[in-house]
Amino acid sequence: MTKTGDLRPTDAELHILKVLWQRGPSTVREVHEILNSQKPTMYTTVLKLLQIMTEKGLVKRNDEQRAHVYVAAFEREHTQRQLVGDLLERVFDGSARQLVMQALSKRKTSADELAEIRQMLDEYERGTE
Amino acid sequence: MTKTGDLRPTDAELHILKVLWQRGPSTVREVHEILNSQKPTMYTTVLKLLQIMTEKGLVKRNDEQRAHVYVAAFEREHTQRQLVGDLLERVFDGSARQLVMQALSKRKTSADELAEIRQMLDEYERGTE
DNA sequence: AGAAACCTACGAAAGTTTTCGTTGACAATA
DNA sequence: TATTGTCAACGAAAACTTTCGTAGGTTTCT
Repeated sequence: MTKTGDLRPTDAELHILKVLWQRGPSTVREVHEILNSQKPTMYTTVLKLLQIMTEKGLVKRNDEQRAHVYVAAFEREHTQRQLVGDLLERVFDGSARQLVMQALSKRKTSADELAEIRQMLDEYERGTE
Repeated sequence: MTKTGDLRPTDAELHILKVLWQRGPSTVREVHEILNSQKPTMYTTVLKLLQIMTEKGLVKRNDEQRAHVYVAAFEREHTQRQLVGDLLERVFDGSARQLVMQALSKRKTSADELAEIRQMLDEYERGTE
């Protein structure tokens, strides 16, 4: 029942996850306050989404207190990996080279960021051989 | 009316685009044959999708012949850039570094591919300064 | 106790995406 | 001409996502 890995959060779900990753464990009210400040949203909309996400296994709920406390079920990096991996297969047929190329050409990437990426490649290569 | 750029193809639409990119101009029948061999799909499903995609401007239609001929409106690279750019903002808050990192950590990327990526970075840097 | 504030649960509406069945037109063939 | 095959068009159903209103229960404050 609880498939652990292959969950693709939808857009609205992703917004909620971002809040949870940033704030840590949060009540509906807390999530709603942030979301609502970004874009007018009803309290019950956030609640409903969190309930659905609980069913899907995207978040965990602690209902010991009256105001239930929600936590993201997977860490940010895991979900990012999930989503970029999905895009890699779906859109780039597994070619990481093409994905990186298009990611960089999309917008001006700063020299600093490029340097960081290089360094990352170094570390990655060192880690795999 | 015809917004040219910011179209996000859905999953099913992407499958069709892939066929068109690979085959070039194709009739519904031709697209359907390939799609159906990958995953059982009704002919009219493909037709309907292509009609919707025509409205959205994702494909162009030539109806001079009885069997209309469809072509992708944007080239593969354009759409790839579009989609990866979207993911970059939505999921990585614009951090190309993080995106690249997660893309590589997702799966074993071969030494060859890493070398290609390095070379690409070189070219990219040379191009921007 | 009564009123107000807060919380969950539930279901339905609205929006979007995907699939499918049917119809009518045209073409090829017997 | 009648039959069969191919095609586009259309609409509706099915599935999924997102939003919202309402109901019912608990806590807080006066």
